[in-house]
Amino acid sequence: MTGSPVMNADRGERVPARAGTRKAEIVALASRMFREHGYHGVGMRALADAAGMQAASLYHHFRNKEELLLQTIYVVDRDMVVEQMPLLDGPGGHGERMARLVRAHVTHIGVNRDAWWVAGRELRALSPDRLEAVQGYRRQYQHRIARHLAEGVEAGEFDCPDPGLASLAILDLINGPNEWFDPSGRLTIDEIADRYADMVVRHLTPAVPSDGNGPTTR
Amino acid sequence: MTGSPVMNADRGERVPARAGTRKAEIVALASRMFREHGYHGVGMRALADAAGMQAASLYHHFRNKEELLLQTIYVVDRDMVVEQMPLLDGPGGHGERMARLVRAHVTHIGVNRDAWWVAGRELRALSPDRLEAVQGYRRQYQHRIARHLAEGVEAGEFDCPDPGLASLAILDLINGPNEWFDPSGRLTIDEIADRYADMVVRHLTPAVPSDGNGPTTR
DNA sequence: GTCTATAGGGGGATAGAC
DNA sequence: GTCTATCCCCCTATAGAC
Repeated sequence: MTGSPVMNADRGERVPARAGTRKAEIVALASRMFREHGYHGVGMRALADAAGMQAASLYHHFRNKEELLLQTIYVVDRDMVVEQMPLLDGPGGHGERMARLVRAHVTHIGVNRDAWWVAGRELRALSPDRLEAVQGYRRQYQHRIARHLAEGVEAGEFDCPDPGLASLAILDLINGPNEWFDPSGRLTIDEIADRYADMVVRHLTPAVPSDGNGPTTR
Repeated sequence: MTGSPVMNADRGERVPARAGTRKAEIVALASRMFREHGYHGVGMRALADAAGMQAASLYHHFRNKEELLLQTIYVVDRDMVVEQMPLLDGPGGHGERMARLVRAHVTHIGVNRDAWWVAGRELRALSPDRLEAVQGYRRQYQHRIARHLAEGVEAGEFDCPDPGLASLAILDLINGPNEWFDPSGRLTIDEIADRYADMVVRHLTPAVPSDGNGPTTR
């Protein structure tokens, strides 16, 4: 890990562009085009055209093309760690907190579709140290979930034989809508979020939660 | 749907290269390089270099670059429909058959890692009609799973309130190892396959399978 | 902050010899 | 079935005027 995500502010690389600025507009545009054609499928000229400027002008706002990619991916990974992850520290039982995280995670996919799509497919185009930083965020998120599962088992609220694998399985599940969610489909993203949260909690809850002896400590 | 996958044999586009041929070698090589650098990140010259030939020589074997991508993706989608899907028609209960499909699916990811990675990320580079054909296979696979779930509910073996959504959730789950499976990791692909199969069946099995009245018909 | 102009290289694909 | 040679286009990025 190379440090806080807010470092290197003067280099303009790890700090997200503030909403409403020209820079943020261009990042949103790039996200959409990267989503549609792939990072390598979008040239700086095409990007500049869509932004109504010349390719050279983009280099006033961004050091190079990769920084546009990083800004896109950052939208996803920053929120994952600074907004979703802390939900596991909130009030309520382990199931309740898990459900809150799942709902927030799935909803985030629905309202940041371009960025998620890109973050899921174009990591490979990042330079090695940037790639490592992003993967660090993801590991952090996954390990936090695994810890939550283990603690839920300890508290007698979860039945989960392998929290490490289960954390991967849960991430597989809740990242899924990134692949197929369609705003014009049968279910809204909120409905999907609710049902996935129920699925996860249901799966983690012991088959016979109350056998007359209350939660066991096994 | 445009027809049987074995059509267009004379155009050499939908039929997989037979194993052991020079063509198959090149496809495997392309899969690996597409995985490492992305479809747009690999040039015909780089590909030819790796194959020990000149770029122009590739055009003797393949009509164009996209055909190499199609051949790669075909490895995944053909097997999904012609090998995994029929497992749901085999002998045994609905849970047993579902477990068989999950194991085969996850195992397939483990032994065709390059092709899976590419099939998961580079669909967008296909021309519209090829894209539609591939997506048709996937819909077919998903719908077959949804039908299996509905039939399992009818048979009283599954508890599954929304087979359509559940089929997506199951696919999200069993496609997951494509993102993170590491042959040098803690678990082999067979172990992951077994545990994911257990997870799916456990999730589909009613919480109280035997309440003294046998399976209900609700 | 945006422009014109351009450097320097790589892209996919084809023609035609052998 | 593989080669050399080549076409024409697009790529990222920079220099320097305004």
